[in-house]
Amino acid sequence: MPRLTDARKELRRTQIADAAVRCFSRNGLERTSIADISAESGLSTGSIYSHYRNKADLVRAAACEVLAKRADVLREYAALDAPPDPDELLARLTAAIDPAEARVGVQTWGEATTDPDIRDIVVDTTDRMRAMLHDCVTAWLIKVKHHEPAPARERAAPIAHRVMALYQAELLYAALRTPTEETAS
Amino acid sequence: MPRLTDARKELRRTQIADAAVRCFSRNGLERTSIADISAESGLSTGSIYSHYRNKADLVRAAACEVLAKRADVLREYAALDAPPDPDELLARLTAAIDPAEARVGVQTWGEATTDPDIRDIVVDTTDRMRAMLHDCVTAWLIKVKHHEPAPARERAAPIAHRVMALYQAELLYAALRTPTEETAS
DNA sequence: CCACAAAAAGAATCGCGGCTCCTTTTGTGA
DNA sequence: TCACAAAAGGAGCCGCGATTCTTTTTGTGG
Repeated sequence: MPRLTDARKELRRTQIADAAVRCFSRNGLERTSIADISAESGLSTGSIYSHYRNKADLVRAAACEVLAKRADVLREYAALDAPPDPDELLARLTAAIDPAEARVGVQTWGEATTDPDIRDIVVDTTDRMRAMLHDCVTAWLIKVKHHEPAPARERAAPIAHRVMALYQAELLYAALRTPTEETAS
Repeated sequence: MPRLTDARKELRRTQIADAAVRCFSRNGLERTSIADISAESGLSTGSIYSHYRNKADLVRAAACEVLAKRADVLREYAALDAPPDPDELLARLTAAIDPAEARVGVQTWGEATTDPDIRDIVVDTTDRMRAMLHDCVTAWLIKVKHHEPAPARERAAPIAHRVMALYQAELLYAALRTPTEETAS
């Protein structure tokens, strides 16, 4: 078995990362052992270590995955020709929240307060999302409210900031609703 | 040394809890050992265990302390005869954020996603703070905007919800600013 | 279809950290 | 001031969990 083909290798990596996210969402970043992830993914501990250098590396990967998925939801709206107004935008983002991922997201925030690597990932993703929101709101101001492009961009900034903040608060609330309150979707 | 006088006993408890908060803010909930807290507080590990049943108990106490202090800041405004408008209220709350405590607060959120005890503490404190905000905003609507009491209470609810959400977002941002960016106050 | 290097398995290692225990040192009530 | 039970000290104990090592099992390039 020489070096796995890149596609296969990536498949294994996501298989492990996905299992990790499930474990984290259930028991938290620190309370899940490599053995847990091994069981959840169906791979041995040794195998996991041939795909990730160590646990921190795996946590980083899981954080990226969760945060990136979140950003993807937004990316769709950014390219929309009929931009939703800010309230509607927030409502849709909120509706798209997955409780399990929200939990891991919030755990990630906690980790970010002391781990520089995670911190950078969180801050970068947040900035990127805010920038996309900025684009959304700007487009809305121009197309629906008929503002001029230049002032629209400027006026959109504080609105985007607000929407981002409210969205993050909703993430927190979703994460704190107990697992048993989750309704099967 | 028979049972310490209650005052002394409480003193020791806060001495330990304060040390714990400092450690947590520096290294996170899970990465601080009892030995760390022992060093920071100047007490031995054995001594710590005669004041707290176990580490979880200590984490709970630290969480309570941080969250309670936060609520206290707000309590002052709630009793004010000249209630600030919501924007001003948010600005003052934001200004009162202590970065170290913000970090522990956010770590607490992460922990709350999987630990029912911590979760209850966080949810209860949040609810209590929101209720106080509700009172503040209601008072403002009545005294400054001259609304009638009954509708004022009703209209205040969503505003309070918003202020709370924006405040929590500010807490997150404060927690994520690196320690080195902290300016000595 | 072969050969082999890499990947999967999973047992074993090893250090860390929560917690306990026993000793020494007080603070407290009388 | 005394006597004592409780609190502080701090040296281990013990288990858990990250990581590593060895063996076995493939997938892949030729």
